[in-house]
Amino acid sequence: VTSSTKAPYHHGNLREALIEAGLELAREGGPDAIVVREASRRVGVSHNAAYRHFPDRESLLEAVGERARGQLAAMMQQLIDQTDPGDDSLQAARARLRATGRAYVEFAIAEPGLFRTGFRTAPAEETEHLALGASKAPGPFSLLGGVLDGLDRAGGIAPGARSYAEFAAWSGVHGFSTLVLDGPLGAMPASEREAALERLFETIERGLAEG
Amino acid sequence: VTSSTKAPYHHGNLREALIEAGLELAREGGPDAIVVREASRRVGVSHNAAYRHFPDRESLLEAVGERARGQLAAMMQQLIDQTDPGDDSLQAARARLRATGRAYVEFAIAEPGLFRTGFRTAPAEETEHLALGASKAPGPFSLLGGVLDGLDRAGGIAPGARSYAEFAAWSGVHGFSTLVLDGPLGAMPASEREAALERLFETIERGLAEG
DNA sequence: TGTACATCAGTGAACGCGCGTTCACTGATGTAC
DNA sequence: TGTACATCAGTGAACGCGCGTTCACTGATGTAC
Repeated sequence: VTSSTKAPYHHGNLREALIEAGLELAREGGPDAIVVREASRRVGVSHNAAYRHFPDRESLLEAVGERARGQLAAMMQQLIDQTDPGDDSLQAARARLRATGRAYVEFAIAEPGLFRTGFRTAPAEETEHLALGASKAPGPFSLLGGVLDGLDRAGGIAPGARSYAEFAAWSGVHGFSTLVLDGPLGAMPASEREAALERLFETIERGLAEG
Repeated sequence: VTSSTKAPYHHGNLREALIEAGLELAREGGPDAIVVREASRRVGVSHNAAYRHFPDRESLLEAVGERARGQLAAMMQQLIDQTDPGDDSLQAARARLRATGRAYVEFAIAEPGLFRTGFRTAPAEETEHLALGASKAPGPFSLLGGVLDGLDRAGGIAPGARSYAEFAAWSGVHGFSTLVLDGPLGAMPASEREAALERLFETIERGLAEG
């Protein structure tokens, strides 16, 4: 089957294509926009072919959500990698924490639909839900944990304050992100928003350091 | 018209009753559950009578959202009032900040549907959107601002660090709340969650204080 | 190398759902005289 | 105090929508012999 022939009866990789279409839909309109019929339409397949690959809509949604979390993790990893990974100074460790947070916020702003979709699925699951990204690569939560471990080794965390530090840091950037998407930070000019984010980073950094 | 007679043709205060029903629906299923037909059904009125009072569904949703924000603000005010309002020590100011944050998180956990509804409406409006509660009483954002002003006066905020402090603090509690509702904090045992929240408060307090 | 046949991956039509919204209408109310 | 009439607040039926899901079916594929 070459690409010049007409569409063959069998798609070849319909499951993957549906997830891809689902990602596109999520990007455009968030989790609610992930709709079996429209995804099938975009792939060019009848609207019930999807049921050969997903038992129901929810399963498709979950598959898309996992990819979305993977993309968020990838963005975090990318910004982390832009810092010098060999440098284990306190300054470098803090830069990595900021990079982690900035990637998180930037992803939420750049891809609100995907961001929401990543959080929409499996509400009461274990932490793994967000610990893992696509294909079992480390997810957003794991990445943050690693960065905080590094900060701890570099002396950036007060004695005994390492526990639950991820939730304090995560709450900050997650809240900031959603306040941009749904709240008053969305109407704020970019420069002010940047100042507010800077202030948030300072607060977290100092808050973790002081005992 | 006494209460023993059958329902009169005119409802009397249908607008208010629809908002009330909408609040109930939101409580049960979040903003998406606010549905004109079901609200009318609950009030005992034909499903299009609502259009005498709201131009469309979105308007009803906004009215309900405003009430939800008002309830959140009321809960915050209530916990703030439980601290000694005359005491202007640093310790008291910090207690008030914690009360504010705790009320926010508790409301989100106790009434997730209302909490979401309060944030669903009017995404790109001015800050007023959340600055105001129902009937123009001070909203969640205003309350937080007042508490932070008090903290500043009591010396709990580092010089020059007052600006954007509300966004740092708010991001923390808002993120914590939504991570409980949609994320990994939801699956955490209450005692651990409490420890995580405590850790968050410490982080914010110290982060604001240190210059 | 050929062929019967199980199995897999699609198709097209249809069902049922609840919704938002509009239409033409009717019962109740209040006000001018 | 009575009455005509405008106005307001409801009613009941209907339209159109897009969806998730199921049904009986068909075309393509691979494997045992």
